[in-house]
Amino acid sequence: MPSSRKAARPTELSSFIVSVDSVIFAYMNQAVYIPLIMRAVEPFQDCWSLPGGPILEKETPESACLRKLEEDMGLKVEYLEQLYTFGAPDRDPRKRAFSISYFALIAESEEPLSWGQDSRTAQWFHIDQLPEVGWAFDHQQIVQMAIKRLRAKLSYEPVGLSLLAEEFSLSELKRIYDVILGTELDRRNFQKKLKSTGLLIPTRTVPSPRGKPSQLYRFDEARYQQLKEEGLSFGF
Amino acid sequence: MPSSRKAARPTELSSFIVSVDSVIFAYMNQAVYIPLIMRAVEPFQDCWSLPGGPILEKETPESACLRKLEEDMGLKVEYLEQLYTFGAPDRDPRKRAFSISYFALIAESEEPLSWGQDSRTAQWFHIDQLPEVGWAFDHQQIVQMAIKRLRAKLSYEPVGLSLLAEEFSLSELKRIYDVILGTELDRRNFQKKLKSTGLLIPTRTVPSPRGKPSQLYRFDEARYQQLKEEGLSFGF
DNA sequence: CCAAAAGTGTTATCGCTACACCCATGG
DNA sequence: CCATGGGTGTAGCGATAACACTTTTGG
Repeated sequence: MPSSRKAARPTELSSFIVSVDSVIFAYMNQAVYIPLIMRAVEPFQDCWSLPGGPILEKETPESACLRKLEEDMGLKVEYLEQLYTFGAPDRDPRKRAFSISYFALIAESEEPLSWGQDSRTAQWFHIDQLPEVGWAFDHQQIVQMAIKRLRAKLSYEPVGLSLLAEEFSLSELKRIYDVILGTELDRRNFQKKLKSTGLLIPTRTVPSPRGKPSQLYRFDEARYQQLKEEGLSFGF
Repeated sequence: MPSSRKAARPTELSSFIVSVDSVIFAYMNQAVYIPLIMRAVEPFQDCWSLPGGPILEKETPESACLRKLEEDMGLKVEYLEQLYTFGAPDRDPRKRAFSISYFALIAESEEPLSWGQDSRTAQWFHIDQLPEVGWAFDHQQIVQMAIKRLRAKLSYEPVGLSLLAEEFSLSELKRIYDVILGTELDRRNFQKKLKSTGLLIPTRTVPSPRGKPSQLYRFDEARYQQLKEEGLSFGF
């Protein structure tokens, strides 16, 4: 057995800061927005940053994420998944720091999204009109990755639904797709395809602004999970 | 401007251990294997664990990963991507520790894969015959996630190629798919589909064990990257 | 009664699947 | 000469894309 090359200092390991940062997508006024916060302190004072913060001693990264969003912004998250972990040695000028970044979707709701903060320090940005300069840390990169993930995910998982209220019309859903993918999908083919999945449950009809009333649907989440287990795929 | 709720202790943040762990896939003897290491010390002494270790002060997670694989196992990695970051509060009984896990593929080669270690402490496992008990930390979960990722990725990205040598025959490539997906793809359709991508460059022919000689190909990596930028998709 | 939005139907085309067949080589 | 592995061609089917048409409401 070879002599151990590094039996020395078995417990003396470097410790680093670990935080979570979230890219939160919300659908408002027929467009998709994400919130950014202007930092009040150095480093990167007056630069745009993602909502987030350090992980506490006894919580998982997910719960840290949910806690932060609840505490700071009063947001109820509809969908959350880990995006990527950033850990370049120089990403934080003070000390080595890792950021576990998250991808979050919140459902459309009646009341406008509040902040609990000064509007000068926090702002919703249209995803096609993000700041080009003045970002804190590597947060611009994180946001770009999240947008890419959103676009990719839309094609094979029903994440668009998480951006809408529980009841939604197929026109609204199509609008989500068009806005995010930059496409102009065919209205009829879209309806047929979605209906053929058998995962939409009709609920009620509501009058539309002008014209024929809309059929609203609810997503059959339970059945979707069940079919997913069986390895079936969908063309969402 | 509201009074700051937590201006106190701005620098006093919890620090944690951050490591990398790699799930390495290799194709040998018509099957896919991953290496596991039996831990020699507590905690989880004599349990199977993934190759990995702490990140050093001045390196990125990627380079930590590559360094570890080079140092400990002398492996040259063909493909590397971040898999997931695990950080449950109790995953390491000693101290809060995060693991940034990586998904790695190494190319088939002539010489058998060496270890530089005792064979009792390290072993290649067939991915369908992994240990069911005796895992260290949450490494079983990490491996399961990696296998799932490998299966998924095979369908939409040419990762299978990274498991083969630079020159390969389409039969070999099909075998990779069959072994990983558990399928028995149609030989002829497979060939047509792959050729239709226009990303395979014929190089030379070699005699096959019995029968007609095989055509070998090289993957046009440059062109693939180029087409990917343009947003084209492939049915790999 | 007309414009606008919602819903349904029909046809052409593309890609995938499931086949049958031919070629080259070693024993 | 025949078994084995490698390479190519073709018909059927299903999903998608590109279309036109009807229905229901508000002004």
